[in-house]
Amino acid sequence: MTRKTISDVGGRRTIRDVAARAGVSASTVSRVLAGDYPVSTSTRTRVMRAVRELDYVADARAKAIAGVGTPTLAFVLDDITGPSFAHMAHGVEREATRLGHLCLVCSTEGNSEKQLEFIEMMRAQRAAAVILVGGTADTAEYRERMASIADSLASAGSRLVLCGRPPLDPGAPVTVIEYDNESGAYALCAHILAQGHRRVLFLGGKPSNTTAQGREQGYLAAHRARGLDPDPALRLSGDFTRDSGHRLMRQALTLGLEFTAVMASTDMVASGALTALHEAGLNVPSDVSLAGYDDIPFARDLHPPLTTVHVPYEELGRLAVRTALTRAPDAPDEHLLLGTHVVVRDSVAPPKGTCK
Amino acid sequence: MTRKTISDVGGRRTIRDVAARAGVSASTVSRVLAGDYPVSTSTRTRVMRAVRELDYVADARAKAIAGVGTPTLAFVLDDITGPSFAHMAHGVEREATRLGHLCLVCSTEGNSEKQLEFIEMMRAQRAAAVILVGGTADTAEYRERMASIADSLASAGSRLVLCGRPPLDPGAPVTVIEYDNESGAYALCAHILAQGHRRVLFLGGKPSNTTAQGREQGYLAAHRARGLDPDPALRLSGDFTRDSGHRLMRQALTLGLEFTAVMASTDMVASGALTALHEAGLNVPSDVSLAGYDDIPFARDLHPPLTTVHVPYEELGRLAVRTALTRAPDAPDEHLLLGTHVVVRDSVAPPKGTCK
DNA sequence: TCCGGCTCGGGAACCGGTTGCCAGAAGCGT
DNA sequence: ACGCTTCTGGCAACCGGTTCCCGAGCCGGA
Repeated sequence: MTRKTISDVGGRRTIRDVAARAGVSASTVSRVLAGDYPVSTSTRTRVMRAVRELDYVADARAKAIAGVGTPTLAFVLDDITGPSFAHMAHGVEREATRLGHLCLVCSTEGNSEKQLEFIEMMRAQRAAAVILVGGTADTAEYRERMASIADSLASAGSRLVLCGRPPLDPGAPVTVIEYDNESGAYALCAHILAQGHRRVLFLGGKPSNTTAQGREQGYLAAHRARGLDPDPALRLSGDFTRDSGHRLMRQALTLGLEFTAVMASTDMVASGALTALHEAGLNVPSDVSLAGYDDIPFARDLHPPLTTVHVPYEELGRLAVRTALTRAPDAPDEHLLLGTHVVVRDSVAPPKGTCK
Repeated sequence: MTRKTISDVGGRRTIRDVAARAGVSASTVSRVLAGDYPVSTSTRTRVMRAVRELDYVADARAKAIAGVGTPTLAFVLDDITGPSFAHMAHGVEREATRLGHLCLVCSTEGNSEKQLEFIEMMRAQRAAAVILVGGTADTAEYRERMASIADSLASAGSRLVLCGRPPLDPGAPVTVIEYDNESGAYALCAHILAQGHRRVLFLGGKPSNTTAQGREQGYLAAHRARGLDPDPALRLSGDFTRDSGHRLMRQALTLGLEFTAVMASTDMVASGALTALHEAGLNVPSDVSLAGYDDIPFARDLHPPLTTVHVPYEELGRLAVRTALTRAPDAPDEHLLLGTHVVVRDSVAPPKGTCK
């Protein structure tokens, strides 16, 4: 008897079905469900019973178009698989649901055409905010298209949020929440140099990627601040994956590059590099020092525990959402730059001699 | 002149605004945009120009309720931050967009009440499928509620998918895609025992979690298959995080537990355990062998590279989506059990002596 | 007894789209 | 010049809700 009868099953229920069953009008059902508006107890009871019997749930899309209902927020990133992205995603999702929003997620797989498509879809979904996550190629065309997208979104009452990505030209209605890649890399590299290293291999990301660029700039600036002129041959580029770090490191070793320390643009990259180093019989940090960037949870389980830069990714995501959703309509555009800090573990030590 | 004029900006545009500007009716605009239906070139041009000038995008929700437009798929998990979840999420997202679906994601933070709420919301969203990811506490009440949810979803034309979680009682309209935790753990533990280990410490997850249970069963079964009766004191439980592994391992060491190998229920757990082992001055694998489960990318960068069980997480997610979305309305319920395999690296070796 | 106010519920317009049906205009053949 | 088909586009109904507005019934007070 607990099982529904056949006649109850199948087909979506509309509010009119419920109304018919309860012997009232659709408006009454709507009002009972909404809870505002006075409705007599007997009517309410009948309606609720019909709702239960028909297992009715109001169509969220219909409510949305009528102006009620849960707002949505969209989240566009390259690849949820990267630990730092995952943490941002987590922050975004938490804060979004805390503020009563639903969360749409789209992976672009690094394809910027796809990114634009997604943004357009999100605009069609009337998302309260569209959050773009992670570094990007910062071309003139990119800025222009983004600015135009920001305008479109703004005029539809939505908001473009750039998270971990540099601001557009001033005037574009955009919320920007970044962390300071250059400062972090600067501090980390300064730490390495302070240990006495003079030839530091830099394992970069895609040269066009703003995050990779920022970190490389920090690396360069730290050198210059000490009056050093880093050897361009020591700057390799790949991407932010573990495999890239592994490959680049092997390549550097095969090439016979001379260096006493390695600064990876990402903990993932550092992780791959570490293995390549081990495979070559090199010890870290006694033979070569190694540093990463991001401070993912795993960093402290590497051997040796990785010296890296802590980035508050989850906080970043949270903040992006909060800032975008709680802002006054005509408030000035925000641009928050979150600080990072070096976390010193055991993978960087003074140089023993020259590598290889 | 490239900038929009003030009068163009502000407020959402409706199809009627476009129609008015193009001097046609709304239906014509709709038809031009849809692309089917014959429309004269001049009309089409005027409409398209109005669309461009007003920067119009049709409201996806309105389309949805009219029966056209992008379907949605929902994805409910505990925490996107775990690497295995992230990979499933990736697979789900990829396949969903490949099949032209949008992807809603919700984190439950392990709260099963929240999970039910989310499912209800997704039903309201008329999601084409609701995918529940990851292990769960498998109580009678859980089964009952899930079965009822599955019925609700099914009768609304949607579908409940259980991904990496055991099936419900037969008859419930559910798609289940799991991997075989018990077999994987069995094979891994058999490998460890074959090396000669007799006292294997098991670092488990939440005792109520089905994934944790499956892996523990495999551990036990492998012992029994060799006629061994594993010491219950060697089975510790925590959760699937790195910190849990670290804590449990320290605890085992402080307690003076005797074991020559450690089998962690997760690579994350193994990772934390490894560090605890290192901190205690123990070498892996010469002093203690260690194995994980999941084969996350990092596993091979640990020192030593971790012997573990490979689980095709991304494939799992992909398959879940494909199976749910492409199934015939009255096809039998699917239950796919994906295989896993042990990947042997360097963290398991024959025992040297007794630990501690 | 009559009137005013309050409680309750229904009809209809609206949200922003799609689409079946139909009518006017053009193009064509005879 | 007339009738027929074909092309084109508008009207209106519909998707599934919400909510404004109004009227019916009931109550109490003068």
